Amino acid sequence: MTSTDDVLRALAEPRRREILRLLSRDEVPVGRLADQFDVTRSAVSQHLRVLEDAGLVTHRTAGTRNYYRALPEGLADLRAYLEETWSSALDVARRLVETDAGVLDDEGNEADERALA
Amino acid sequence: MTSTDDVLRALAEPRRREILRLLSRDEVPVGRLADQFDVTRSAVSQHLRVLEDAGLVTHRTAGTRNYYRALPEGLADLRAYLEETWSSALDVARRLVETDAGVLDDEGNEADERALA
DNA sequence: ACTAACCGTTAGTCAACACTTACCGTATGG
DNA sequence: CCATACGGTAAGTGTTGACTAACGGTTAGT
Repeated sequence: MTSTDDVLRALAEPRRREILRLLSRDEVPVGRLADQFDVTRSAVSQHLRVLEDAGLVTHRTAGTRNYYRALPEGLADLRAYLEETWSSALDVARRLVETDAGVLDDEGNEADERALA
Repeated sequence: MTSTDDVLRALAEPRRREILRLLSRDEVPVGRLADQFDVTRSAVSQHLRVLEDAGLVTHRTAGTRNYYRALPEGLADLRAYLEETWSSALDVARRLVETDAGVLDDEGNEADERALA
């Protein structure tokens, strides 16, 4: 659970990011949350479901109200993924800068042809 | 450009993450990239377009081949966004732990009712 | 020139998704 | 109790998005 895939799909939706932003500052019941947007409570509820399934949000029931709040640990895996991708890409960038240092825009370079064999 | 929205939408697709992972290790032409998956070169090309529009990837043309590579700076804004959300959510978590310390699962708490007014 | 390899683009298809409307269960308050 | 507020669920709709197939454009090799 809390798979990187679910987290990214959840965050890809702008409205869900906005919801998460609000829940990152306060603990908020659904109705109050829905008032902030021009969509139905139903839509907000569905967004909350996606966020909760992704492990980004949790809720506590108090009477008829459901108080939602952000779950910071839910972002841990994604942060790790980004760090890994970031550093790998940086390695490639540095390596290419080195090899291209004296090549410029000249083509027909033999290094790449070798890499393709 | 390189808006957080474009980056997240680009990364939300599993295939694109896989492509990005390959491009994070090496500089790869499109055809070689397409061989790694069971989809058409056209699909891969479209994925690359999305990744490039998001600023996650760049390419250089050498003959008939287009060599793509990851662009690490493209992840900077997203990392910043995550750090911000993470820390905000942590603040809320700490605050709630404090106030709930002596409350446990008791309901009808007056603090929340005040916050709703 | 001719051919073949490489790649992007287009139109069309099918599934996923964000949303609304209607409904149902539960809990508080008169 | 009965009415009301709160919130999740189900069904239906319009749009987005990932994919294939077909095409066109450019470069390399003979």
